[in-house]
Amino acid sequence: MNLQDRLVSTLKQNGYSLTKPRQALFSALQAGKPRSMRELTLDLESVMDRASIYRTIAIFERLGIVVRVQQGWKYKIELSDKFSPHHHHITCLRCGKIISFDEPAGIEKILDDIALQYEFVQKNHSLELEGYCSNCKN
Amino acid sequence: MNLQDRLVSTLKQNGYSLTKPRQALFSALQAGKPRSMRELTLDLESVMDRASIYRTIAIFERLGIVVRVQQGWKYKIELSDKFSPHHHHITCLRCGKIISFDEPAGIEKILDDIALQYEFVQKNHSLELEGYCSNCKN
DNA sequence: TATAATATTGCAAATTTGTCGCAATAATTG
DNA sequence: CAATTATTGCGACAAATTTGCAATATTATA
Repeated sequence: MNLQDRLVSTLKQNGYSLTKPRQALFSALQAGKPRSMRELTLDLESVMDRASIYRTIAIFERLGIVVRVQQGWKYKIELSDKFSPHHHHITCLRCGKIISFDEPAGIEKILDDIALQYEFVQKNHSLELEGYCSNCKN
Repeated sequence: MNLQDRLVSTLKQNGYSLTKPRQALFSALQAGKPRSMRELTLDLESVMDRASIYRTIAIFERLGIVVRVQQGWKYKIELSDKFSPHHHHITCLRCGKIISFDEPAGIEKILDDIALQYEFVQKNHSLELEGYCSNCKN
């Protein structure tokens, strides 16, 4: 099942329909990079209202379609693991460059153990690194 | 050196002094749990101005005294590793309960490898789990 | 496919969150 | 203690986010 279909079915299952604005927002996120609210509103202001962007993101987040990732002061929005390959970020504190990397080997077992220890049913996790990239490390 | 002294010396070294408001904010964070801006302003509004809370947090953050952690929708403020034991969180998606846990064994090596791979000088990292706690998992 | 019922959106207004300038107060220096 | 510098409160401002409601689009039903 492709992304589009998965989107539709996720919405449908929860009583929502895929409208043009929702489609537009989803598309805007498909580029893959985390986007700030400001970027999203600028990109989409000709297509949909600011308020609708917020409302749609709230829905998408509740349905697990998108997630917020905190990066320093601001947060950004990106597609969740269900709609893009699971990954994490390493962010440069100086220039802001963001690199995505795959789930490191060995992490899963560690997290499973933690969830078990605290009797949690683990749903998702985030791992964010910060530091200075090769250009900025001096 | 106790926390108090470490706070004073961190401030001093950077040309700041420990004032009553700064003390109050620091104390408010000592409870250990991450606090939202809203919680902090409510707690401290009789003691210090809203603007000063923001200014003080900006300073504390710049000096590495506090960090922001993203938890679901909002971010929260808590003391950094330098002023409280390094730890991570597992948060219940339903009731909001937050449990802190220590750095899991094996993580450090994994992160070092990643930083090395992308030629980053690693400064800090965050690991957040979400799921359903024992009370809410049903 | 037309109609009724429901969901979604845009728009404007309200609220909340975060920032700024500046005069008053507190802390530090000599 | 006086002078200098740092910090705060206050009010105004700006940006971000939320809300109510009427207009529009979508879905369900006949």
